[in-house]
Amino acid sequence: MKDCTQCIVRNSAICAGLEPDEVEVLGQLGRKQRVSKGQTVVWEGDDSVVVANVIEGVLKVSMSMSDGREQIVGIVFSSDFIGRPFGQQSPYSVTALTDAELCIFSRSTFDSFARQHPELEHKLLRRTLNELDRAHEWMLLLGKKTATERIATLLLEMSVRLGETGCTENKSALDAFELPLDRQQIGDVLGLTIETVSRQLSRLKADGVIHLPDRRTVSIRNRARLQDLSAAA
Amino acid sequence: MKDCTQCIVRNSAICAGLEPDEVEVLGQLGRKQRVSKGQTVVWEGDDSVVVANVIEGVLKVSMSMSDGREQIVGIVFSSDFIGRPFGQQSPYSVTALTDAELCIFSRSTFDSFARQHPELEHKLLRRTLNELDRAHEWMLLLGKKTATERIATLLLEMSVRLGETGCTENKSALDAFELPLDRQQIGDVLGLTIETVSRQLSRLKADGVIHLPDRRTVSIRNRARLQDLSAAA
DNA sequence: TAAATTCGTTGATCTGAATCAAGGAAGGTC
DNA sequence: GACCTTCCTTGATTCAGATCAACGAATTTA
Repeated sequence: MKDCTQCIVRNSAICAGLEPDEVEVLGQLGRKQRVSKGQTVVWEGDDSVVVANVIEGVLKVSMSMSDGREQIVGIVFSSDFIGRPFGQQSPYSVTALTDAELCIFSRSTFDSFARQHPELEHKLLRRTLNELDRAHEWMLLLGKKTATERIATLLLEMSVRLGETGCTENKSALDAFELPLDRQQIGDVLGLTIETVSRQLSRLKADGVIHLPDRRTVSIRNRARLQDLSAAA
Repeated sequence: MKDCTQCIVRNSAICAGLEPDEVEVLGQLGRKQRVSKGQTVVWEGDDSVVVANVIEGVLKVSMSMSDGREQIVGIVFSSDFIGRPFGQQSPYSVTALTDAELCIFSRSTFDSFARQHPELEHKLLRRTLNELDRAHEWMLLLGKKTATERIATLLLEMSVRLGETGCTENKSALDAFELPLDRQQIGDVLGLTIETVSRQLSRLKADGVIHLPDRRTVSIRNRARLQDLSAAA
């Protein structure tokens, strides 16, 4: 790695909180890598050989069945961590949804560095606990919510998470944003088909809750209504 | 706590791996508590005041919506850890499915002890990563599997996890076991209704895949067939 | 042992989302 | 600009599982 002190995710990725000399060492272990949209970084079932920080871009974490059915189990953004530390195999695939830039580490190298740096493990623990909370929320969505509630929940979640991304100031929910997912992928996140996703979006648009200037961009017109429709706790 | 060295989960709970003197200190911070079937230990949305090790028994971790829809997001067994460390609120409820015995800690006390004991945080991290893997598996189930596949998957999972519980020797999948869940709870784990659960179980029984001597006990007659039906990767 | 209550099964019907089917719009290529 | 290809939308139909309804079996109470 050239210079971690210039890294744009320096203050929000797991390396934040390490001492300067520790960052220096960790930086030596990693390397920056660009991946392009559609490229798969980690394959489900393969030996877990790498972990990484997302510097920029959006990636999906997915699991699939032998007959091709696929479930997206996570979406990762700038400054998120990807890969399965302390495990022999990766239980999921990680694929770039946009062009992205990663800071990659060999898994075993990262594991031993982490074991020697409790502060890093602590950061990783907090992050993992948060991810688990999100996974639980999503289980509630997948197990119990209607199609409308699912779509509304996703739009609100994307508006928040895309808002958190980027510069450290100005972290608030966005009213207009570009979806990093196509319709099929939205379906794969929500446990719905592409047709149902399309119909639900069309209805929200017809009802004036959202605006869809083009395929990928969403503009929230009535956030309160969307919140009601999402059946949020 | 009286004496951690006699604890039956001593070697499998997160306290395993701590030095004897550390266990001693941690033991002073916790207290044993019996809870009876049906009792809720942690309430969703409440301040996260306690965490605990499960000494004995089975508990459910669940999230619910304002209109009462409930999703069980986890089932915890002997030697598992419950509660949300490093968080102000508990995102879920924890309720005993059987009479149980817990080793309870104040969350803030546990948090600070953990921060001073990297080995403990490491154990907790590994555990959380495993739970996250399981949550992801379950998202695939909830998002993409059919009712038959869900039931088959649950039965196999219970046969494995109940087999892991208890004495350290003899950890293998059980062919016969007592379900700690009633039909409604099975539905709440699988995102199905009680009627669908009942019909699916009846069909598996009629097909000779399982035997149901009484409401709560399941005996697997044809594990290979059940595995096929579960559509396991 | 009867009465009450809880829990589970089974049948009939309904419905939300899946599937099947056809176009249409946007973007890319020559 | 015409041609592809990919992605999205909309309509018609089907179907898996939900809902509604009734009953049966087990457990608890008196």
